[in-house]
Formats: sequence, structure tokens, C-alpha cells
Amino acid sequence: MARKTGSHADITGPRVRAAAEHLIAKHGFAAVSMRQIAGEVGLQAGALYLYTPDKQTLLFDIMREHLDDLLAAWTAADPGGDPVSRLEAFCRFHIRYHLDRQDAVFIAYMELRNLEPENFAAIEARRRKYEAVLENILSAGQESGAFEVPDPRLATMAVIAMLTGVNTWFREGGRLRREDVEEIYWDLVQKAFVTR
Amino acid sequence: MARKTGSHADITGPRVRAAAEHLIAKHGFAAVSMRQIAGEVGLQAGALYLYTPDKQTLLFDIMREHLDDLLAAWTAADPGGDPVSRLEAFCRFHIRYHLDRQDAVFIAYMELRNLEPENFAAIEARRRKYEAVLENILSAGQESGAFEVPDPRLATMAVIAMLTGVNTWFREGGRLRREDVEEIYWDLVQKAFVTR
DNA sequence: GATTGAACTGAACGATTGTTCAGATAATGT
DNA sequence: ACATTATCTGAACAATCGTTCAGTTCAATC
Repeated sequence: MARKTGSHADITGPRVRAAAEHLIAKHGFAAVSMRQIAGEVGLQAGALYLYTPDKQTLLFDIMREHLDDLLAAWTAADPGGDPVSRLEAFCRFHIRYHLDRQDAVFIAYMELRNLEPENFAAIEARRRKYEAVLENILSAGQESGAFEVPDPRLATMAVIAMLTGVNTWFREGGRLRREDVEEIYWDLVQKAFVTR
Repeated sequence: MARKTGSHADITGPRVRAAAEHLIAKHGFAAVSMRQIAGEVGLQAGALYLYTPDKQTLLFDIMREHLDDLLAAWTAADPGGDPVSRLEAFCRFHIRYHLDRQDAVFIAYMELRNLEPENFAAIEARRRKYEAVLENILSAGQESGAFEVPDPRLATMAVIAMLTGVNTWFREGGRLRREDVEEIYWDLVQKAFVTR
């Protein structure tokens, strides 16, 4: 038997990607087998190779797409204008976007060491690009006098780590809603940097 | 051949632990084989089972010891007294201690999902104990009026994520010394919480 | 100097890994 | 109705996995 009614590559491809993303986020790249991924989609392992050249590329594509989407989404969300409102927009955007894609975020942070050197470099370049967004906002605010930022590079890493950390504890339906979290974190960031 | 001159379990045991810690931090638990660990120590894989009942326990012991040491070290470092100086001490302690044990920290954060449920619960309990330390300091400061902390639980997670994040970018011999990092982070935390 | 026992080797085990591929199937185009 | 082709199976591959264990070796003990 083969080819169930109405099944097509356009459907199976994304399903493979989604199953891989879910399983890798849950158990880790090295701990997930091609057979597990195939099983989740209802396929035999061999069929996966119609949709990816190998396991490594499957991981790389997940991470690359995540970071490309992230950069594109910020470009669309960036309000421009003064550093203060841009910083607020960035904080709220970062929390919201990352909470919406927990699996991909987790993978992009945890599986870096499973990337081959060439792929690692490609992912790191994109991450630095995203970090540069925040660093530029902080530096601009520092120069305009709107912020007091002793070390923009360090502050960038501190804020990103803090905001991304939300993913480790936030649970839907818990004590706080997303909007509450956004609000409190922005309050912290604003107290730490915005001049009064 | 077997048993090289002067080699004893008291020496080999810690060497196995150290090799495992180093390799797991670098490549991930699932990606490291018992043969690799043994090779790093100059043993055959079978010899490892004189020092650990199985691979899972090797991982668990590394994480458990790390968190037990962390809790003991804070107990020794806690200056007591007013919330402000305790918060400062905690921030500096956390950065210093984590920078000194990058491999163990990395493992304790990244390999949670490779723990069997029972072991996971034991590790999580210790982590919550450590988080409670900071939450208690923040709550005490909030009540005494020394701090303005809108949500102590969230603030705890935010600060720990921010401080632990240092490990992802700090490099010995880089632009900043450890003392500089301590200073700047404490400045951020103090601005965010301490009442003026 | 013989005996003991801790420390380790080396080979083996069944299971599982990523990947390949010839062949089977069913939807589509003619 | 037939041929084509995209899609998938099922079996096979060499390699590697964690773990076990009978046997070897050397240091300490008597």
C-alpha cells in the first residue's frame, strides 16, 4: 500500500516539519529518531527523505526559518520614531512573538551545538542581526539622552536573556495573562534604562 | 593488560565525572556515548560501570551535585541583614558562581528533558529552592519599603534569567572583567527595584 | 613468595541509528 | 482505458548504542 487518498507533498512536507519541531523541542535533536518523526506523521522513515536531504538539514531549516521569520516580523512591527517607544515596542514584540513559537525558540537556543560548523555560522549571523536591533535602539537612546545605558552591548544581552526567559516559566491559563507579563517586563526595562 | 601503575578508584571516579561533565556540556547528553567518555579518561566503556550504575545516573549525579553545591555556597555567602545588601550579594554571587562552573550550569539547564521523571522532580525541587531564595529577598524588601516589586515571582524569574544569561556571552579575557559585569548587572537590578 | 581483590580489558549482546533503494500504489493526464 | 508520475512502503545496510561479563593484570596483604 502507498499514497493515501488525497495526500500530497504540499501537505506532508509541512507536517514533517511540524512533527520534527515538536519532537525535537520536547526530547532534543539527538534523542529524536527519523522513525519517531515519520511515525508522528504516519509515514515510514524512508519517506522523510522526499522532504529533506538529511536529519541535519531538517534541524537547520527549522532554525533558519525561525530566525528569518523573527527578523521579518520585527521589521514589520518596528514603529520607528523615538528610542523610548521603539524600546517598548521591541520588548512587547519579543515577549509576544517568542511566546507564540515556544518550540522553535527552544530549538534555536538549545540545539546550536548540534549544527555543523557551516550551519552554525549561518544561524549565529542571524541571531547577531537580531541582537543588533536592540543594541541600536539602546545606543540611539543613550546618545539622545533618553536612556542611561552604561554598556549597550551588555544591556542588550541582559534584556534579551530576561525577556526570552519568560518562555521557561509562562503557562497559558496561569496567574498572569500575556498582557500582564508584557506590562511588568516593560516596567522593569523602563526603570532600568529610561532617564527620568 | 589492566590497572596502570598507581591508578585508583579515588582518582578515576572524579576523572570520569569531569570528562562526562565536559563532554555533555559540549555535545549534549544524548549525543555523547559512554565510549567517548571512557576514551577521554583512557578507559574502555565497560570500566565506567565501576563508577556509575548507568548513563542516566551519571547525568543525574552531575546535576544534583551542582545544585546541592549551589545551595550550600549561597548559604555560606548570604550576608543576612537588610534586603538591599542581600540582593546585591545574591546578584554578585550568582554571576560569580555560575561563571566558575559553566559546564555544570549549562547541563543543569539544558538536559532537564533527558532526566527520567523521578530524577527530574528531584532536580526541579532543588531549583525551586534556589529561586525561593531570591523571591524571599525581593518580598522582604517589598514589605520593608526598600524595594518596589510589582510581582516578586515574575521579578525572580526575570532576574535569574538575566543573570544566568551572562554565561552565554561572557568570555574570559574579553572586553569586560568579571568584576565589571557584576557591577553593571547590579546597577541594572538596583535601578529596577530599589526605591529612591 | 603465594594469595587475594580491586581495576580494567576486550569481546560480545540485542537494539537502534541514519540512510538507501527497488518495488508497490494510487491519483492524474491523455 | 492506458500510461505516467508523485508518493510511499518495507526491507536492508553498516555503524553505533548502552550494558554485561568472563577473564587478565597488578598492587597490597599475609
